[in-house]
Amino acid sequence: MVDVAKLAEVSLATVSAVINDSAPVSADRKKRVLDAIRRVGYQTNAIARSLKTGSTKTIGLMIADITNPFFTAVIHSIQEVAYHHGYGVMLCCSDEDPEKERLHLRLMSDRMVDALIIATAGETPPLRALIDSRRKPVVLIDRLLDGVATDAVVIDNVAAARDAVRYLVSLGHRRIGLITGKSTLSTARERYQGYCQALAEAGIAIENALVGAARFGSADGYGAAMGLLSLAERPTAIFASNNLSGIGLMRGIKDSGLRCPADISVACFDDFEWADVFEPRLTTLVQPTRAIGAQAMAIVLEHLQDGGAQRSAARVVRMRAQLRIRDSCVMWPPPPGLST
Amino acid sequence: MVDVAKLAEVSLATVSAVINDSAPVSADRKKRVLDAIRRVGYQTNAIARSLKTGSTKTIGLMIADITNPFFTAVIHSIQEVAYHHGYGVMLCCSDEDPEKERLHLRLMSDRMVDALIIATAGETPPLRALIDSRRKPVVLIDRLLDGVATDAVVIDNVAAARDAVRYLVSLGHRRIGLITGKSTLSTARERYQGYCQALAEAGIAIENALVGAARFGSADGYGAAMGLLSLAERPTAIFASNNLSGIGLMRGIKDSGLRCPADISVACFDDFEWADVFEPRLTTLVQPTRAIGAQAMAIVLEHLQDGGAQRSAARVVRMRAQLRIRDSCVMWPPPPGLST
DNA sequence: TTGTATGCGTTATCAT
DNA sequence: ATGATAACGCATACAA
Repeated sequence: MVDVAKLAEVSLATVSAVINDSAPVSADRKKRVLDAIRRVGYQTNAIARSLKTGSTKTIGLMIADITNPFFTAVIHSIQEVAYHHGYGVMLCCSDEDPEKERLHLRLMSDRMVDALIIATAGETPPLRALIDSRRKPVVLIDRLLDGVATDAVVIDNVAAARDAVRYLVSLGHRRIGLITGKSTLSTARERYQGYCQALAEAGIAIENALVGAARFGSADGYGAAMGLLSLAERPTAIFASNNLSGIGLMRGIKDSGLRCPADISVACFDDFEWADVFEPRLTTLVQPTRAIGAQAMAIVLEHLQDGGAQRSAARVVRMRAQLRIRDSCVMWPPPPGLST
Repeated sequence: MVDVAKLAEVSLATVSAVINDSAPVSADRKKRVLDAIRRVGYQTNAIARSLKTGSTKTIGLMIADITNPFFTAVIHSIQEVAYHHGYGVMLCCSDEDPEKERLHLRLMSDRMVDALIIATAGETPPLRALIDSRRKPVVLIDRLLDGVATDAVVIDNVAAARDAVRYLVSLGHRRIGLITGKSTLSTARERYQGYCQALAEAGIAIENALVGAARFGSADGYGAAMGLLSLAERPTAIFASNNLSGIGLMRGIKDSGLRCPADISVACFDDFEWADVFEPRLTTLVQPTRAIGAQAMAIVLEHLQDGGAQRSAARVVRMRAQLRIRDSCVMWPPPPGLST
C-alpha cells in the first residue's frame, strides 16, 4: 500500500480512502490511485485490516460429519449466503468427537472468526464457556444444547420421528425397530421421543430390545442393524434416525439375506440425492437443509450488523421435516395375493 | 497479553517467550505467567501474530462441488492432516463455475492463506497469475491445468476410463455410451480419451451420438442420459465419467422405464458409500481419495517448511483408480437361459 | 479535500 | 534471563 501511495504520489490515507471509499477523494487523484493499484498488483492485506478493525469477515463453521449429505447440503447453503455478504467460511469437522470439537473450536477462536455456527458433537466446558462469554455470536444448528442461551435453528425432531413411525404403524407394523444415536445429542433424544410417542398412541409397548444404539455413523448403524435383525422375533420395520445409520441398516439387511421391503420395511431420517434412483426407493424424512443454512446465516448477520449491542433473548427457530413416502415401506402383514 | 504481563508482573517479552517457548525463562517466572494466562483467560490473537510473522497457519481449499462425495472425502482427508499440523482450512466451493472460483480465490488470497489446494473449475487469468507469481504454494488436485508449473496430484484418468470401457467391451458390449464433462476440465478430456482408446483397441468406431455432454452435475447427467436412451439405436451400456452424472444416468434409466442391468449396463466414475447397498450394486471406479488429500497436504507442508526457498520443478503425482466390479454390468447379448 | 500520526496485539531485535 | 522498543500493514482521528 505504501508502494501504491508512492507511485500515485498521494498519502496512505488517500489510498485507504479510495479502497474503502470511506472519504471523498477528488476524481483525478482517485484515478491515479486506482491506476497505481493495478500497476503494483496491490491486494488488500485482510489480516492487517482485521487487526485494526477487529473483524475478520470470516465465520467459523463446525459440523459433525462432512461425509453426511445432510451436513454437506447445509454447508453449501451457508457458504453461499456467507460469500454473498463478503464473508469467508472456515470449516472444521469434529467427526462426532467432542474432544476434536474442543480443539477445533480453539483453533477457530484463536483465528478471531467473527461468529460461529456449530452442529455440536456434544457439550464441552469450553463450548459452554464460549457461548456464555457472549464475546461473539454463536448459533447452534441441528443439535441443541440444554440450558444454553444462544440462538439455534433446528427441526422439530419429535414430530418428524413421530410422523415416520406413525406411518409405519398405519401400514400395520407393530414390531418396529429404531436405530438411534448417542443420547448426548438432542436430535437422538428427540427422535427417540417421537418414536415412543407414536408407539404409545398406537398402544404398542416400547421394547428395549428393539432400539439399537449407534452413533450416527454407517458402521455402528450396521452393527445396530445386525443386532436387531438377528433377534429371535425380528422387527417387521425399522426406523433409522439418521441417514448414515440408514446406510448401515440397508447393508445389514443385505448381508442378512433379507430383502427390503418384502421382508422388512425401512424408513430413514434425511433425504439424499441417491434415495430415489436405486431399489428400493427409500422413504425418508427430508429436512429443509437450504433453509436451515440460510436461517443460521441470517441470524449471524443480524448479530454482526447490530454490532453485538442489544442481545435479545436467545431464540430457537424450529423447522419441519417432511415425510417423503417412496417404496421402502409396505403393509404388514403382506396382503395375500400380492406378489413381491 | 498486556493484562497477563501485568498480573504476572513480568514484561510482554517474557510472556511471549513462554507462550512460544522461543527463549529460556526461569521456572518461577514461567509458572507465574502460566497462572496469569489461566486466570485472565488469555487466548492468543492469531491475527496479530499473523501480521507479525507473515503466516496465518491456514491453508485455502477450493473445490468444485461439495455435493460430490469424491470431494467430500478429499476434504476430509485434507482437513485431518492439516489440523494435525496446526493448520486450519478455509473452504470455498466454486460450484463448477470459473467466475465464482475467481471470486473465492480473491477472498482467500486477501486473507493471506499460507497455501492453496485447488480443484479448479476451469482456468482463469487470475488463477494462472497466482500460480505464476509463485508467491505462495499452490497444488492442484483432481484437475490439471495445461502448461502451468505447479505441483499437482491427480489420477491416471485415461487408464481408469480405459479399464472401465475395456471391461464393458469384454462383456460383449459394442454400443457403449459415454457421459462426459466440460472439455475445459482435464479429467473430462482424459476420460474421454480413455474411452476412445478402449474402443479403438476393440476395433469399434467412435460415434459422436453416443457421447453425451454434461457438466459433472446430476441434472445435466440426467439430460445427457435421456438423450442417449432415446436414440433410435440405443447403447447397451453407458459409462458415466463422474459420480454425479452417474446419479443422473440412473434416474434417466428409471424414468425411461428401463432396468439396469437387464436392459442396460452402467459403469460409473467414483465410488461412494451407497454404491453397494441398493440395487443394482454399482460397478465403479474407486479413487484413492484419502491418499489424494494426504499427498496434496504433504506437498504443501513440504513447501511451507522449506520456506519457499528452492522450488524444484513442478511435479505431478499420478495415482491409480481401481475398477470395482459389482452388479450393474452384465454380458451382452444376454446369454440364453439366464433369467433376469 | 488531503496528509500526519497513532494504535491494533504480536514477535523480534536489541540492550541490559 | 529479562525488559524496552520497533516493526507488521492497515484504518482513522485529527490537523491542515
